[in-house]
Amino acid sequence: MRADTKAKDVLPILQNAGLSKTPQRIAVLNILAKADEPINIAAMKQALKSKIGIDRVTLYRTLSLFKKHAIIREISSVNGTNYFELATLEHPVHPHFICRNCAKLSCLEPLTFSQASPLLTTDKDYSVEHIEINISGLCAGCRNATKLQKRSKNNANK
Amino acid sequence: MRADTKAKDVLPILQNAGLSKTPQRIAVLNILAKADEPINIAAMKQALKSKIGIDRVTLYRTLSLFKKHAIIREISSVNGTNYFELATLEHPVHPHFICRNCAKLSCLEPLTFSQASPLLTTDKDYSVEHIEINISGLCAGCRNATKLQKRSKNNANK
DNA sequence: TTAATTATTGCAACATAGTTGCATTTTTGA
DNA sequence: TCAAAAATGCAACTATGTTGCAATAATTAA
Repeated sequence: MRADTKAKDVLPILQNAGLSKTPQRIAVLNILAKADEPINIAAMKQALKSKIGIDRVTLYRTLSLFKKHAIIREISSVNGTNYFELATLEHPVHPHFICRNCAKLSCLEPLTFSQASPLLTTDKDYSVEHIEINISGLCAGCRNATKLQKRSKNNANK
Repeated sequence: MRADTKAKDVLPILQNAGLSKTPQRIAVLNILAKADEPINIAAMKQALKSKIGIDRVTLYRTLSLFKKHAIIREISSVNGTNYFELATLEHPVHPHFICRNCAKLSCLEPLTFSQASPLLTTDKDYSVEHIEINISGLCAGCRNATKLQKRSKNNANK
């Protein structure tokens, strides 16, 4: 239900950006709108497969177009696969957590800086356009799995 | 001068980590020690070319080994090419600025949070191991170049 | 110092990610 | 509805990163 409600709202996004409304773009936007967390290209391809036939190239071009129009944000990760999320007013820039074990990416609460950071002010050396905060470590699931593994290994050595 | 001084100190790094001291590893460490800013693999290859013959594969394996032993840190960037920097006590974790035009990456001053952020404390959902802050926009050089371009374009249209 | 063991390197081949040019198809707006 | 403009899909290509394995180099213990 929630997904469908979200899905209805993607046409105005293209409208407002002055982009033509092709089935491929609508499908990509729907996937992003339904996703609860940022998703990578592999996951997007998988999700699209059941909905519409779309070429790899078109997907890349679509994402790069959306990014240019600030419709989506790209989140970088050290493992090379980048993630994408819808950039809406209700979903402002926020930090992300990425698990080094399962590579799952989750959104964290937006940070409010207690005082204007010198990094955030435009100084003579840099004009700041975007700030990305990526926190990595182990998610709850993987931390528990690791614990269990260690325990059973210790038992085996007895 | 400064570069050579730095270069002398790389052997203990391998020593302390219990890694064998091969010419390839020493060369890679020297490049990283001499670099004033984090460098990407392409730049590293270029710098190594005049020093030593090293296979692509060895370079990748060396970097991944160094990372595992916390000798270096990897900085992710949206354009896909990641950057590397030496992880020493004198060079603690800090934010980076990356120019969207020339892709040059520079180190910023370490951040001191005015109050313990809830993100930094280990909670039940995530165990935090590393925090990466990447700020992007235009560096001074590219901002000025863009201004000049616009100006000359305006003049051409008159 | 030497010889055996262990670890590392380089090569070839492969896998994945992303890009470009161009012909075909679709969307748009009159 | 139709012409012009834009987007898609295909093929081919480049860049990036990985794996298995034989050859080589570093380490360790005699």
